[in-house]
Amino acid sequence: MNSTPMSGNNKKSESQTALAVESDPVSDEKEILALVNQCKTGDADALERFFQIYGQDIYNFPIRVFNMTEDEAGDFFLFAFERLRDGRRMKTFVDDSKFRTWLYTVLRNLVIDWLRSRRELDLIPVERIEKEETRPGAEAVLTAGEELGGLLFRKLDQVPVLHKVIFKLVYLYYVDLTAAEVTFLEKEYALTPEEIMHFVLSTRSELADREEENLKKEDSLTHLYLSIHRLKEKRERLLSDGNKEKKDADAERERIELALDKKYATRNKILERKKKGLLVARVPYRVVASFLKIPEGSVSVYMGKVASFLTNDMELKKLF
DNA sequence: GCAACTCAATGACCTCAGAA
DNA sequence: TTCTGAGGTCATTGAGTTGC
Repeated sequence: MNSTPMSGNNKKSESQTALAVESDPVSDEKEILALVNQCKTGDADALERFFQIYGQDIYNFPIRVFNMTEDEAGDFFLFAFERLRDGRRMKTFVDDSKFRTWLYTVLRNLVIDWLRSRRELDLIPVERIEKEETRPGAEAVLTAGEELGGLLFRKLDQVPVLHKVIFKLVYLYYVDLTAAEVTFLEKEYALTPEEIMHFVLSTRSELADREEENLKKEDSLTHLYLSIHRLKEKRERLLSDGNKEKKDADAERERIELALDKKYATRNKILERKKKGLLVARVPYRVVASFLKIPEGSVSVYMGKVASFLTNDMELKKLF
């Protein structure tokens, strides 16, 4: 598999910046930085202090943002503790954003890792595995991802070479063709190595924009989770605030409920697209068909055959 | 309007029994 | 043993349909 040209996960996104919320329990930002730097070295006292300060946040995060139960949050806390306790992960924190911004990004990834480890979430598509490498907190995903990726490629070797090549052409943005597959294209489709190389490079370049859009969508998902979280907090504060005029409070609550509905609707729309695999930069069948000078229907049928082979495979089924 | 899927028609290939 | 043809299976195609 090739490294994806996009490195959106390395960039500090707007949504990550937006993750920062109100005030830190440790008011002095310099004090936090000093503590984090100590944690990076594995200092036991510093790590203990870190968990004293942020333990409650780590526990509350999945409850507030992912609507988990207290029991689940307790299990998640242990999972997160295991992964944060040696301080190594903090080395990924760069001092150009608020620490809490970074922490919430890591926690979000850890929640996903944890859910995945419980098989409550779909495993990441194989094409995402490479990208996860650059995201803070992806180590746990990689273990499962590498296993799935390796197995998937071994299974692909069991399908006819034509089907495998078509499959790879459709997912060209994320995978490379082997020398044998290029030779196959040269022989069977009368293509020159130059033509194949040009197709691969130009197609990837065109797909880069789409992939960036996809990454933005994923970023906005994180943003939405946090916006929902803030609105819920605001609503709670409103409920506990008895000083306000009842009329004002009702209007404010109504406004928050409306905003929440809108956020949920947008979030669900993105999740739905993600579930359908629409947030993946695929090469249109039409483009693959035109490149090989075969009908579009054939590409669809080949892809269907590979998909049915893979979904019926017992070993792959076990991983899902 | 585009992308992907479905389905019926057709073609290509494989197997096997029977004849020479 | 080799050739031939019938029958079955799988692959391919293009038109039409569906969903976004």
